[in-house]
Amino acid sequence: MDDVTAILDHMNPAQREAVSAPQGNMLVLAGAGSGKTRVLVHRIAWLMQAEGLSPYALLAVTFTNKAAREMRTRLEALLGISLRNVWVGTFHSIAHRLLRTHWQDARLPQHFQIIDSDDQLRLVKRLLKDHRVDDERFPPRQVQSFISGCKEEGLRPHQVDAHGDAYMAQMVELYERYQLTCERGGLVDFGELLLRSLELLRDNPALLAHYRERFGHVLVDEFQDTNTLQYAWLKLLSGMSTPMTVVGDDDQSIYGWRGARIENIRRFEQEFPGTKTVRLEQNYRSTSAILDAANALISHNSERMGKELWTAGDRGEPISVYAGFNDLDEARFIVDTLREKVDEGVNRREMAILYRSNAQSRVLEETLIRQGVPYRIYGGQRFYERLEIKNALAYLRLLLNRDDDASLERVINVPARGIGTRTVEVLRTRARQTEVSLWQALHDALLDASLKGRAATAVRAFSELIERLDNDTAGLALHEIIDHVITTSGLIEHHRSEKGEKGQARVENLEELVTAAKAFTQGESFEPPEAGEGGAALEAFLSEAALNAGDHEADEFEDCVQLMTLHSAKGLEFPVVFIAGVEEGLFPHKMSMEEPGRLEEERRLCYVGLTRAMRKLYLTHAELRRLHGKETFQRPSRFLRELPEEYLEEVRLRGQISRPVTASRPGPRQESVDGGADLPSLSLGQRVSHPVFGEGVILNAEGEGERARVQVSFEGEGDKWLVLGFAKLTPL
DNA sequence: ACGAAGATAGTTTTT
DNA sequence: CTATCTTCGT
Repeated sequence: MDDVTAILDHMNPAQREAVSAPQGNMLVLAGAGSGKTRVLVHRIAWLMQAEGLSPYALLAVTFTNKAAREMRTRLEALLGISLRNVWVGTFHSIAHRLLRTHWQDARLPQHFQIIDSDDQLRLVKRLLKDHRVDDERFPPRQVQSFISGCKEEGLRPHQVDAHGDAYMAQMVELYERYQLTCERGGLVDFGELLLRSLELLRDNPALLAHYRERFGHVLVDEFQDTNTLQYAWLKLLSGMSTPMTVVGDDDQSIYGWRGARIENIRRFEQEFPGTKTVRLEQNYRSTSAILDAANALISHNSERMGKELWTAGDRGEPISVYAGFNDLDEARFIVDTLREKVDEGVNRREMAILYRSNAQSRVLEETLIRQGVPYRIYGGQRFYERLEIKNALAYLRLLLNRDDDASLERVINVPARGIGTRTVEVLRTRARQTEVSLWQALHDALLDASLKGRAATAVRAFSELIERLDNDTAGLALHEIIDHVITTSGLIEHHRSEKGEKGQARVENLEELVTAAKAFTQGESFEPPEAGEGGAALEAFLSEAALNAGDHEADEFEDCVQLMTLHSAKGLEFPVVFIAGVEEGLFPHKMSMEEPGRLEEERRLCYVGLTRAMRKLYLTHAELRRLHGKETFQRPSRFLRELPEEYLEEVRLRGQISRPVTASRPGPRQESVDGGADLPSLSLGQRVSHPVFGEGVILNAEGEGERARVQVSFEGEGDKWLVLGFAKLTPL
């Protein structure tokens, strides 16, 4: 590319402004479908070609591996050069890289291992047992999230103030003990990667100076999702002097519950001097009906940074709203519509069904199966999170580090080799009392004969197995090591003998692990300091497995309808989108309805959902739904009422179209349900009296004349549908 | 040491 | 309802 201005070809004015701004802090408020990634990639290209930034002076940070991969690929394609070893990666992979390189300064063992949230939870559970902490009062998950939460806030145990509260004090103590366990085992969790690398830079001025010098420009994607720690990390690294380009959308901040701080993007302009803000508001994805509806919805939120999506394209079809009698009817409508679309020539992969919570997928799946529509669920368990894979990884980790208690416990009796809970308990007690690792305790116990008989034999056999695996695999290639380990440890055989298809699948997964290792050795992008022989490759592979647990996607080939939660839909787009279960209590979820802040996050989630649709959007809800085993009357979501009716059309059975959903709209523009001359005239939200059920409020209505039905919420009696022609309702 | 029966809880999940 | 965990029995 000779002429740098070619980078700006085919860009709209806002995009150009963002891409070609001179170096300096910049905030790009990138609306959904506004070409965000393109701007990011072209911005980098511009910095290099117009500003002379070296690829090695670049630091580009994302949240997901997928995003990092995409950015790297697109950048390579645009620049026509390889960007291996260039600092493009997730927060965690970059922190990891820093820690591997400077493990001594970070006060970490050279071969520290990364544990994922699952390992972390196991560790916490173990801790609670060991210290006889009541796990009713301190549920492992809560303890885990407390620990992660502290780390995300950048707090070490001694920095957490319990305010004399016994409960908090206990939590802090658990955090401290957890940290000790990790230190002893050379284990680093996700939060620790970031916190430790922050401390590494903070406490080593020379190192910090080196990196500040090195990075000429820092770019951050999805800035609205950064947590306190990540924000502090960026601030430290940039030193407020290295220019930063951050890209994000406050309206798409949906991970507050995971520690993301929407304030980070809101205050960026004030905290970083001379920040130039560019808004990308032109949308290239959706019809204007969809965009206008989404704009209207999100305008109900407060403290927005302000942004309105628009398109040069057509208004398109209205948004269809379907009210099912129950969840089955809702599913039936969706699947029928899906099939009609397929008949019209739409590919199944172009259609997605989104829902708030995973439990909702069940009814949808059943209906899809019954009607023979291929589908794929996006999400669920990932490759490196599978039990059999984690077992194999645990063996591998023991090869590198015998003191990894978590891994040792995981596989000491998998496959079963006669080491029961009794024996493990003895080892644990000993390890705790003498403050050594389980592996050490195990050998001590064998030496002083406190383990005897069958237990001793079994434990010795295990110890010898690990040593033998280590010896036998010395000098082998990575995939050979893994192959040898899963065979010799008996893992393959263990799963082969499992009954059902499950065992078969597990064996296949283990074999897949060997294949993955082979691929990893070939395509490795990050070279650790002393890469080359098997051990270093194994270490890199294990880290990779923890940091990049594998994709959710599978079979690109089969043409499947996509099912996923609204959260996992972020960043994706589909020509046809269904959002199911748009009901109060479900979406917004009842757990998030009380606090205004959380309700706004639900609304942003809805905004994300709406803006996934390119051409056609369906919103469905059910009046009656099975929830937790019992039938519940559901009211349409408030979000439906927040969409302007001019963009909506209510769909009745078999595609018949009736009036807009004004039926559920309280307020000044009430539609009345006129039952006819001799029937009472009623409106929604109105109080009525019934001879049997007493007093209630009208929630919903449908139909006309004699057959019109209204849903009334009676005090003490619950919600009921009543036919106006029969029920004796008196307006109050 | 494994399996069956009972108890329990039940949003969302980038790393 | 149903997935998951715990406890108890063999």
